[in-house]
Amino acid sequence: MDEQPRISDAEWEIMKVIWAKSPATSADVIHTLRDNKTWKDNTIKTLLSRLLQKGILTYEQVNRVYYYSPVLTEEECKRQERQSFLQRVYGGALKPMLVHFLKEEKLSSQEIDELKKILSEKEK
Amino acid sequence: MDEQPRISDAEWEIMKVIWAKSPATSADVIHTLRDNKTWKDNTIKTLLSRLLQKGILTYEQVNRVYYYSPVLTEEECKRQERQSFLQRVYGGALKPMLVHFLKEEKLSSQEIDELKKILSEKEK
DNA sequence: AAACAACGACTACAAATGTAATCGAGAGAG
DNA sequence: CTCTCTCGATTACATTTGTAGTCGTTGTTT
Repeated sequence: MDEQPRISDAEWEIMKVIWAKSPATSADVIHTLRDNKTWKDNTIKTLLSRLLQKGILTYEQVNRVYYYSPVLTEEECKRQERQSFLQRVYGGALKPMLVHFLKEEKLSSQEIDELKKILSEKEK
Repeated sequence: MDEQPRISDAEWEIMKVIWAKSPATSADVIHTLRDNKTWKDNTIKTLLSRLLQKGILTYEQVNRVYYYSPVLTEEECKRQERQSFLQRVYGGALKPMLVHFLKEEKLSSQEIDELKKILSEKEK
């Protein structure tokens, strides 16, 4: 369980596509992002290479083309990102962070009920 | 309300001290951090300068010495950081992020009750 | 007065990041 | 068989970040 290098902002965009569609080719990623991003194709290819180098992606080659897959699950990477955010901004203090989020953001009644249910589960 | 430049990881450490003790001198920050950090004094001074350049800190000079103060409150900066984290990792989806945090982290019964209370407040 | 200590300014430099262009090798078109 | 297209590899380059050293000035100590 050695340290994964950090996934940068731009790299997260790529990873989201890969998690959704893996195994995916660079062309897949490029097409998927074409609408939301102004990146040049080469930029996306560079990001894919870096993710390979960092060991965050693997690939399987079929006739000249790489099919990229994530090494870790989206959940695992999100977990690491949550930890790092919690530590950096709140010094690891979970409750104050949650209070801020809960107080400041909008939630539907249904969402609120779901969250309350999760809290009740934990309490047991 | 123009964009503040991002506050880097190392800079957050400095900012936490400033928010706690502002106005603070570089010596104040250095002394405060001496126990937790292995940074050389000059490293801290560099970070303070960068925070000034970025407009995240201001200063008032009294006899050769700068007294640094934050431009924005800790709450405001944390808010921005929460938004950026939520956007980057969860594409802005609040509830899934909360569910992850709630399910995965430890909370005391008392904290759980407090959170439930906040949720009930919101529901009204 | 001379030496020194401390401050902010300036300089240094490697690694990471954002953003992309170019290059060599095959795959397909004609 | 030659031309073009595409793919990953390599190269490019400015900015940000982590981490610190040096320099000129001024306040302090001997």
